[in-house]
Amino acid sequence: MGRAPCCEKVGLKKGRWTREEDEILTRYIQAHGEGSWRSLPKNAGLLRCGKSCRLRWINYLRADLKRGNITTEEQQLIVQLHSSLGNRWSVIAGHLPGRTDNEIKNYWNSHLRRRIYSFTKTPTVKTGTDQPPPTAMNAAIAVGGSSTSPALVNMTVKKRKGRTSRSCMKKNSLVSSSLERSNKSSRPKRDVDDTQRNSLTTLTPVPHVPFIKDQFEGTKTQGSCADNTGEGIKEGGGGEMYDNTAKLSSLGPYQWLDSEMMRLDEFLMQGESVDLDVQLEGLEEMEREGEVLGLNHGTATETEKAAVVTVSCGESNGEWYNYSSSHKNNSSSSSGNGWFDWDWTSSVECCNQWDEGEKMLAWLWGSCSTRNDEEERSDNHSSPKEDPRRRSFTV
DNA sequence: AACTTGTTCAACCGCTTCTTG
DNA sequence: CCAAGAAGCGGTTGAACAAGT
Repeated sequence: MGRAPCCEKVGLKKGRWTREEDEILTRYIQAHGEGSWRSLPKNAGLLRCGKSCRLRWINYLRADLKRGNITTEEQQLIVQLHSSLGNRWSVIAGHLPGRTDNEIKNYWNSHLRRRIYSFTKTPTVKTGTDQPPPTAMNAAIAVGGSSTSPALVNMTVKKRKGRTSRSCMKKNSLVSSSLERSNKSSRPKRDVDDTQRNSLTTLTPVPHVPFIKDQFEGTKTQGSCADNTGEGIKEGGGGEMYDNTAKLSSLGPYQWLDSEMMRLDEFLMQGESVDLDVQLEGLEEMEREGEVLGLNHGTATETEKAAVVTVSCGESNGEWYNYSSSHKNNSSSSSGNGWFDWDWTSSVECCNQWDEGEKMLAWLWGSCSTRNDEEERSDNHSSPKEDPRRRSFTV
């Protein structure tokens, strides 16, 4: 038997909220505070479902919501976080003050997903023989992230024929858009900013920051979590010590997430068994010491800490595995977690830098490895079934 | 001017997770 | 520990609208 509906649905209003409803809800919450959504409509005198009230408040009426377009910085952050976290919109929203999960989700679906997809699919992508094919990581570059690849700079994504994307249009303020909806005849036409329009179809040059992959060139030592104290690593795969303080210190907090993933990936590619419990302990210790995401970038928020622990070390629910496997599994989206929707087959077909698509796939499987020369790509030429990571992370 | 097509995003729905008794 | 209810989350929908024909 299914669950009872969250509230009595008979007679409840659905659809767009009116200005009057907004005012009633706002007044009520200002007087009584958030929460008790189930009883709120009745108490406030609204013919709405509690869930609807909650959504309206959280996504639209809250005073701390940021109005206006998503900035370039926010855009980059969204892509970067999405590459690490997948479709965890609420977690991603937690990193963007004033933005809601719904807003970010919509923005991703209507702006970024297609754009990044175009980036991976476009046959105009010309990379050198030593340039990696598109990955979730470097796809972030497509929206202005960092790259060592000059080939990516100024590369254009083909603009579809037809009308201008409405994404370029200025977003009305929350209240005014409500008013306009209730008074359509007075709705002003939204003008299009040419600069913004261009920015959607052209990859703009970005400051040179070493691609994250390069940060760990040559660091094949065993170990666990990064040590920011200069004392080295004392635990992990083989217990061997090394100090990567300088490298980590040069990274931003979100890059750090990726770099840690890569290093774990690297161990696994070498056939090392990584004990997730040990990794987790290491990170927790770092957290206690204020080192996690502290790295000259201020104090980590609770959300950030949670993201590090979840993404980097994983838990018994296989989150870590999902991350590393996202490069190869998500075209089928079997996990339902909504990882990047790459079409690997097409990507292989359109990529002309390697003779065999299989090699490319092998590279993708090991895309986080620090070994990037042709010889070592050949080492990764194993079929997916032979990927050593699977031995450690069978979910 | 009317119609068609493509895009956006607020809101809904159903499922999962959390909280409470 | 368990069950029920509340809250939260992510996928999906469809109205509204802009731009092309």
